This record gives sequence, structure tokens and C-alpha cells, in this order.
Amino acid sequence: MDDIDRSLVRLLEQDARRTYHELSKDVRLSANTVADRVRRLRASGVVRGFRAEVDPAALGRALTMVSDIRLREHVDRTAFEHGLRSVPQVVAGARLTGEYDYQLRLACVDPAEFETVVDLLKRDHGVRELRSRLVLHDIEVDASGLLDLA
Amino acid sequence: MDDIDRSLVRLLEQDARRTYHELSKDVRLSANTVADRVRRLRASGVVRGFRAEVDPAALGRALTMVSDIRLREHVDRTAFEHGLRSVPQVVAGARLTGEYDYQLRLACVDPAEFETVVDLLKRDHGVRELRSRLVLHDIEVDASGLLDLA
DNA sequence: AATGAAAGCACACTGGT
DNA sequence: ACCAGTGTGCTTTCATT
Repeated sequence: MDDIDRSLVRLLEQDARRTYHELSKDVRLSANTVADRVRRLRASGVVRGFRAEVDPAALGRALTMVSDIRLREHVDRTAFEHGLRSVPQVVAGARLTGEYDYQLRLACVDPAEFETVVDLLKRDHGVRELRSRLVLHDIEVDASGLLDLA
Repeated sequence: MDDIDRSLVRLLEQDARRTYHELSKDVRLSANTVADRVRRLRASGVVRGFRAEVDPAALGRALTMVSDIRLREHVDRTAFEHGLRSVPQVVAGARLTGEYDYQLRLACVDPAEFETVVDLLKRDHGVRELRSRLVLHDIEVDASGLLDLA
């Protein structure tokens, strides 16, 4: 993990489809060596993958909610997590410690759709309680800061 | 937004570096047409970009916290958001409605590091109150569900 | 780890259906 | 919207340091 690897990760974070040849000009190494380094970053797990980023707003889902969730007693957590796959509005989720069991991020067309999702989660997925709020906007953060300390 | 576009987005979500030629075999169109479609998806904003995904745990930061934050009075929100760029542990953030002003995601090496981040946010970034909990694990969700309804 | 050379591929264009 | 052909540029492998 040297400076060059850090630069490569930063560049690929901005555009994962940059060619090795382009990257090589930025870091002043041969395209060959760049390809080697990127393969190593992937193999070591530092770079988990290259993903297309989808914008829910461009698909008409401009309303994003964050919902803390408490499950009913005796609800199997694995089943709950797996069941979320059938709810297309769920765009992210995590199990947390503390007062609530999970936190979900829900991308909805409008409040009416959010309402149906809330009802669905309560009726079919073992959700006992929700505490939701609206996402006003996301803060852009690059992951390159993490690299500085590694 | 037809079935083929949906497939392409799904495939590029899994691996954003797939070549147009590879994609063309999956969707049974020419590489050319696939490139056209991907360009259109990008131009329309549905695909916002292609990003390398970095794994904090592979860099020794296995402790991820979610922190709800309330700012002190008279703290400028733009300044706060901009100032977060200098805190490398901040890997995501959003402004929310409700009881708290923001929610951050903090990737830390250990509790001691988290403690220093908490102190830093309070001392230098106008944070009045934090409510934090540990991320036990993230739930894997693909964004392709969003596409089904568009 | 890094490099250059060369073969094989992929990409962007153009033009055509 | 889709495809084929072409020139150019990119990726990969191998030999070398």
C-alpha cells in the first residue's frame, strides 16, 4: 500500500472504467504495471469490486427515507434479511446495536408508496416498530481518506 | 428502460469493468449496440457513474459506527459538511429530518480511534450531541429492484 | 516490481439497414 | 434502434532487468 496504490484507488473510485493506459499516465508507470497493481488490490480485498452506481431519483424515486426498525419477538433475523430482497424500495440496510435492530434506506416515488412499504414490512416481515425520517441530501465523501492511514 | 437496459445495469452493478463485447454476449446484441445503450444510460443519469468499492476492513478498519448528530446553534451547515472531508474516518453522511441534523458512518480501527473522532467532531466541527451505535453487518441489496418499477 | 515488444482484443466512428 | 467494417488504441503475455 504505497502512494501509487492510493492514487490508483482514488482514480478508480471516481471512474472505475478508466483504462490501464489512462491510469498509467496519471501515475507515471507503464500500463502493464498499473494492471498488475490493480489486480493485486483486488486480490488483497482492498478493492472489493467495481460497481455501476444507480441514481434512484433518475428513476422517479426522489423520496429517500431512513428507517430504524425493531423486529417482533421470535422473528428470525436471517429470514428477515433475506425477505428484504423482495422489497425493491430497500436500497441499503444494516444490523445495528442499540435501541433498534436494523436500519434501512428506502427509495420511494412518493409518501403513498412509502406508506405501503411500511405496512408491508409490518404485515409480512415481522417489523414491530419503525422510526423514520427523510433524507434531505447525501454528503459526498471519497474513501481515499481511509487509505492515508493504512 | 426495457428489459435489456435492466439487464445491462444489473451486470454493470456486479462488475463495472466488463467489456461491451462481454455484455453483448449476455444480452444477445452487438457490442456496438450495447455501448450505445450504456452511453444512453449514463447520459440519462440512471447510471451515475462507475466506482471502485473500497473495503475498510481490508485496511484494518473493522469497526464501523453509525452516529446521529446534532449541531450547536449557529453552526453553518455548509461549513460542517465541508469540514468532514478532513476527517478520514467519515465514509458516508447525510442530512436528515427529525430529532438529529445529520447521520454519519465512521470506519475506525478500534474504539480508541472512535473516541478521538468523537472528541474531534465536538471540539472542531460544531457537534453538540452524538448518538452512536455499532454496525454489526451490512445487508447486501442490489439496486436492480428499483429498475423493475421504472 | 517494473519495463518494452508484439499479438490479440476492444473501442469509437462512420455509414447503412 | 441496431449492425458491420475499419482504424486506432488498449490489454495481455512473455522475456528481461
